[in-house]
Amino acid sequence: MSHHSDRKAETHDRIVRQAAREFRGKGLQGIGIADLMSKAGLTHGGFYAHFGGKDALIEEAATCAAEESIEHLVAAAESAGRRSPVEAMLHYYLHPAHRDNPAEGCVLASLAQEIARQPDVVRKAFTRSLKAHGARLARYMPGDSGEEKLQQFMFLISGMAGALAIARAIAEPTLSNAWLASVRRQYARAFRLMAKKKVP
Amino acid sequence: MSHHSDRKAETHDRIVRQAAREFRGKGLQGIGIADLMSKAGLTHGGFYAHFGGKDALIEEAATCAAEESIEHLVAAAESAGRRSPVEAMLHYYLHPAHRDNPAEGCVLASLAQEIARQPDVVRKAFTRSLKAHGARLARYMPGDSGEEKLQQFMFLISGMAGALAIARAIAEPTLSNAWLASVRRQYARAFRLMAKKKVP
DNA sequence: GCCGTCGTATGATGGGCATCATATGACTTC
DNA sequence: GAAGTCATATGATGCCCATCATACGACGGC
Repeated sequence: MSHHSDRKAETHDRIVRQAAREFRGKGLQGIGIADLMSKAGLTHGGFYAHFGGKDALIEEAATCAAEESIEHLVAAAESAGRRSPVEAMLHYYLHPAHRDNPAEGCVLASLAQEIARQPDVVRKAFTRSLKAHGARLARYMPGDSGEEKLQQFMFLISGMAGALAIARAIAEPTLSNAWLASVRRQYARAFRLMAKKKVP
Repeated sequence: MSHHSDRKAETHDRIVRQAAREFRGKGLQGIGIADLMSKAGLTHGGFYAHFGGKDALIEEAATCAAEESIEHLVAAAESAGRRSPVEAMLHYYLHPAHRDNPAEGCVLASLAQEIARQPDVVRKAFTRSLKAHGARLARYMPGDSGEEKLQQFMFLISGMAGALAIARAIAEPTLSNAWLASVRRQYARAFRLMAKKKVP
């Protein structure tokens, strides 16, 4: 019994992890159950032994993808060196390498718009992740109060996610790179000003 | 002959306009040719007399949607009153009314992520629109040089689009509203600081 | 070492979608 | 007012996908 459960749980996890990759790379509607299962080394039939349907998988995959996304940002902030944590996050996030690898990148930049059109279960799961991880990342913001830090986090993540999504849609590499660099530069400037001139 | 052409052109336009709405509301993959045509008061068969395929429609619809999006922003900036144009844009864009009406809202906030996964024709058309309209909106930014204004525009539109997409994905109305309000507040503050302290 | 249980595979079903060939019907032209 | 042309409609085809019923096969308990 114990071996059986372990095996199932491992497979379940492998499917979710793979789905978190594929969905970010190709969109929620861009990949089907059969392809997903085969990418996980299985066939399509066993899927419904693990999940009630595609929605249920999306729910789990979104949560998993959100966790991965946050880990990258935390890692960047923690290894900031002499840069500020915010600048380190900007450097990681608004980088061509991140733009060119959506499958392993931030879920907000690749799936937020599609998640907005999903059933409530999915959006609820997304909301939970966002709240949990937001609190964790707000700690690196320069604001005085917790409330201000949280607002600054929303401000920062919104712009980074938006800029990355737009940079991915732009067909000219030069302009796409310039977009990333410009937004990064303006955010760095804004946060420098905010840190200096504390709330009036 | 002339009447025929007029009729066809009008119908073509009606389809594109309707598509621009539906795509923003339901996603590029969220609505099919048949539904689209029936929403335009036609049946599915005649579609291929107007467009080479769905991609061709997406290309035209994206351009059309981008134009509509820009008009709203320009209108907001022009009727700013005693607010700054940037604050007026923030007020229009990061508003629950805009969040709750994606079909008539900004294309960046509803389709950028899906456009990023489209064939090159679509992304090229998107890029053209973005360049043209960006130049037009940059005029309202507070920067000293044209280059700085353009950077500030990228900074602003990225964050507004990202915030709106995230707010739409959040399942809790309270948090969603707070997200919009927070980002708006932080942008307003950032632009105030930027306008005061000109480039160092 | 046999049996039952549980995880996975095979195969089938039904629906939705893009696409296209052909029919219809109106408007223009002579 | 007849004939032809052009826009749209009807209907069909084939593909892909989510879902599910059933079959297989391995591993643990006895």
